[in-house]
Amino acid sequence: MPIDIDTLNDPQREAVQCTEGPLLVLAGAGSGKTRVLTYRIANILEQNLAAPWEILAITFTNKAATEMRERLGQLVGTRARGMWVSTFHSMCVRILRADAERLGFTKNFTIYDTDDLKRLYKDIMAELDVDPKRFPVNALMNRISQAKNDLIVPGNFEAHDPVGKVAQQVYERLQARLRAANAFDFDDLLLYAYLLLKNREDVREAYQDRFRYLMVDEYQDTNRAQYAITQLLAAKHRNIMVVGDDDQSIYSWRGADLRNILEFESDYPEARVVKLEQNYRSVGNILAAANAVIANNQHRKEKRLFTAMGDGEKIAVYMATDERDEGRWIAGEIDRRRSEGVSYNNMAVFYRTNAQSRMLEDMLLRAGVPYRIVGGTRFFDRAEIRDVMAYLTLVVNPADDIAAKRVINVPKRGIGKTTIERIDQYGREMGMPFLTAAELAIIDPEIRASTRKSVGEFVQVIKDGATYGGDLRKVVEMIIDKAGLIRALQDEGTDEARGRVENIQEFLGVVDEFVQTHDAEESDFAAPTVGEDETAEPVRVLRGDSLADFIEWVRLRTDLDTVTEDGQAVTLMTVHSSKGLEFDCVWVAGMEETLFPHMNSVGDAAAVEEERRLAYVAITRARKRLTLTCAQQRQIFGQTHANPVSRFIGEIPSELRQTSGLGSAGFSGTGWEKRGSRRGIAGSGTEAGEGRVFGRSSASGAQGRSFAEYRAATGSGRAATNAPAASRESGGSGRIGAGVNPNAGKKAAARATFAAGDAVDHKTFGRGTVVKVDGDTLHVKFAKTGQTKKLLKDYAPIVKIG
DNA sequence: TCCAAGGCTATTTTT
DNA sequence: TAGCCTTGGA
Repeated sequence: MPIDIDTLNDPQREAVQCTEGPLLVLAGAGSGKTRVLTYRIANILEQNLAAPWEILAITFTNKAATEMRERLGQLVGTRARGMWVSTFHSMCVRILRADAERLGFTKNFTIYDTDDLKRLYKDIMAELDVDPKRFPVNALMNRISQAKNDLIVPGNFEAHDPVGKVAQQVYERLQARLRAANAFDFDDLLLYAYLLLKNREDVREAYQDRFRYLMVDEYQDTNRAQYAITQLLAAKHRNIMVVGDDDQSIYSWRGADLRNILEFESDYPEARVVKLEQNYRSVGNILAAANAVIANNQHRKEKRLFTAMGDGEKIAVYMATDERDEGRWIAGEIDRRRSEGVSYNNMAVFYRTNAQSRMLEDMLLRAGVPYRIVGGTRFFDRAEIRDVMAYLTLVVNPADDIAAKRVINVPKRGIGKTTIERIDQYGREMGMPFLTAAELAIIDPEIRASTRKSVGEFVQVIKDGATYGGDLRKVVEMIIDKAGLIRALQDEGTDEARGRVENIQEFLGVVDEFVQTHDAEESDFAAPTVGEDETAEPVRVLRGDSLADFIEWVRLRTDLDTVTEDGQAVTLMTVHSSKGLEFDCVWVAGMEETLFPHMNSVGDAAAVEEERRLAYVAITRARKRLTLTCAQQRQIFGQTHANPVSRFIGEIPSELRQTSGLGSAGFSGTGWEKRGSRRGIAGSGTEAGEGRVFGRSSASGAQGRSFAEYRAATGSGRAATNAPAASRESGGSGRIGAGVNPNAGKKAAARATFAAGDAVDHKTFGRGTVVKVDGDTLHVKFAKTGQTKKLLKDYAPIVKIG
């Protein structure tokens, strides 16, 4: 089917037809960028400019890759076969699998996810006698991850601060341990792929020759390593097209460097630049709100989205009394939209932090609204699934010590800490994998005979596993059976254990899914790839009959990829996960200072800009109706906080907003939720929520009074509808919630002015010293932890002492 | 070796 | 709040 270029607008067409040379496409939200990408590839194929396997398209998520593959399939049919459409990470795995030996790894290497990695870190820290109190694992992990993303190898890692110095040691040891375990962490995949391409000329040239056309989606999210890899791959043909939107860059904390996109034109002076500014997704008001908010950022490429659609409804702002009210109200609104004919699948609730999902979930459950949650604890992160994965991984890669130590006593075999430590130490001394050391421990007279027997059984499970062949599902079932995982759970007989068994069974379903979506013979269709000569081996594709491939597939999967369309349900997810998606109706909960923008970002201009981009992403997900909610009071980690309305609400022109809640007409607060049944089951949409009353009763009692105070505090008679604007008037950091803070007494103390050097006492963190005052933000160094924290002067539970 | 209880502490985002 | 780790007892 020939592609119909006439259905594109001018800039879209320009991008599709510009096939030669570097091309930067600045694609605003909802401007049809995936369409442009797929059409462009189709166009290249149609004009016979390249064979499918000479095209490389890189995305960030598997979901995006799958989607692109599907859309390409629709456009060009089987010609999409053999094309590399993958994420950075899976592309790197492919590259590494082909030449792992040259880096001192074997083809069967495993990929450590964050959890595995953390275990390894803790191991190493214990070994090096690093105090986890003074040097938190997370801090070290972040530091080293950053170094990897910046392509800094241990030998080049320099640091002079205390954490950095420790990180230096840990980094060195970490890489040695990973190598010994024949494992890469996520960052290593990029780092080593880069090193391979950089240092091995033949490898580099092979890929450079091969990929005539290179396309990178979400270019604003590339980090240094990804950038460097792209540069290397594109160096020869220079047919590189990058698509991105600097306004949607939300991953700087993961090393994404906005400069990559901002400086594309200086990297490639001959680059063509195309801006896609027509939005096909959202109605006018939503777009206007998005434009208004993002305009507050200093560091961005100027662009302005426009739409041919009508204005649509105003942005709704609901001010809840607390997070319970917020969730309940959203549930009611969802109900209302549903009765107006919007399907649950077209509705989504976003939040800044995962912790917020609990209350929302609870309220939806009670209201009988079916929902699905994206993120949070992934299916694959469940303990029992990780156990199964560890067994499977060990079968493929017996050198994986973390996996071995994880399951040597799962299910319980009576192998305790002492034995494990002994084996571990022996293995370390002899420079052999843990599993090998375990095998030798069978004859160690210092270990109890019964324990030795157990160790022997464990080793045998792995050894046997390696001999199984044939149907992948059978193989997996056999290994689980030999390991005795299900049996042990069944013996427990508890509900929880039954749930775990079900999860393992579901996992078998995942195996089936993999087998079905990955043809065992697919490689026959694949195109030639790099190699020493022209008669190269076929492209390595995941084979449905390979355990190793299955493991790799699982490791690089995220929850996002598991979002299924079956069944009707409202989607709950973090704003981060929402990128790339769109819904008719969107609710963004928790629009308060310290939550969104997040506390840790306030006081750092660049970080606030990123939060604002995050807000921009959230806003632009909505097609027809956008609702922002905030709570006057909220429990965060067991403590009640009263935070001002988010500055981002204030940045939306008031004429685009329609505020309700907190005493304005339509506010409801019956407390029904306390009586509601909790029996409703996610996805069932039945039961629960009898006697709900939404939008009926008037505000009363404490809530009503709160609002009066609220008005008084803002000093505005128009507070009900215009209140958020006040946050702007009061200098951005907003002070709206101030008057209603239940800790008013404490507030008075907090109102004191602070100067550097002041001693303070914090409710949670204890004594500390103000090191810096930055507007409303205090930088306080706490004696107990030695850490410096950023606190909002007027809201943090601190008092000046001394 | 295992388990339960209690204390402690850190609270963002995730390919 | 919850998840982690330590501790103590069986």
